[in-house]
Amino acid sequence: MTRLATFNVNSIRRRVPHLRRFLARHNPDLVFLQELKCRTEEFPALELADTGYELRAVGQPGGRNGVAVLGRIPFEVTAETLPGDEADGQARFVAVRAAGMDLAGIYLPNGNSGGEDGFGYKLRWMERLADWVQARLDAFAPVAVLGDFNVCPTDADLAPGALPPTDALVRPESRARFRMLLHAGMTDALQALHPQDAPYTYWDYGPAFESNRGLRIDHVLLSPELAERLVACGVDVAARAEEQPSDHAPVWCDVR
DNA sequence: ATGGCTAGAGAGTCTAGA
Repeated sequence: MTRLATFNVNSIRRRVPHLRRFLARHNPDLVFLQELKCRTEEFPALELADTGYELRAVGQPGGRNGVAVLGRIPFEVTAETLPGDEADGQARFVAVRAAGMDLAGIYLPNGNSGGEDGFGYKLRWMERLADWVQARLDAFAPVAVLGDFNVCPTDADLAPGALPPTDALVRPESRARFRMLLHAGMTDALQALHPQDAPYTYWDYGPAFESNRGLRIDHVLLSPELAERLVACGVDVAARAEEQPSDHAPVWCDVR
């Protein structure tokens, strides 16, 4: 059994205790982090050294974006950029090979800033992600994509009225590109195991959590072989109820 | 439909998040 997880920490330097508690509660074999909001060399590796996890951080100057992977099983980093993103300097992608799987941790562009250019960047990023996935599906590789997709796949994936229909997280163009991944053969693990009761993974700061006005935007997508091996998937909603939490909750899944 | 939070940068309020 392998447990995979994803957690948008909204600043790793503010969330070390939360991450440590998540690791202790759920003991994932591999966890991808998003929104480090620090440079690579600022990642608080020493504060996590005693957890026994190996880590690779991909940070970015300016306190934006940033992704990382932590593993208590061996992993090999195969990419730190999504093909096509090499020049833009945004730390949004890390890929590893572990336990015979090709795994990507992603922080997909939000798409609400920068006008139509910003939204176009999001859509093109999603198309490049689909290319990355398709290449591995064509090779029949077991592949999983975990992370903050910044997309509510359907209207069931957000509290009614939580976002206007013009928001980049719910716009039809964003949803169409998410469906491209599903049509290629990927399975939304949480939706597959919890078709009627998939929890949200994000709640805005303020009163949103107590009233459960949330969004489901953090996802685990599995290739067909991995989907057949999927046995459990969940959201660690308790993490969102802690003191000074991230606005996201971790998502985890188990594959045989 | 946000910014009523939160975080970062950096020194006054911006930008960005979703």
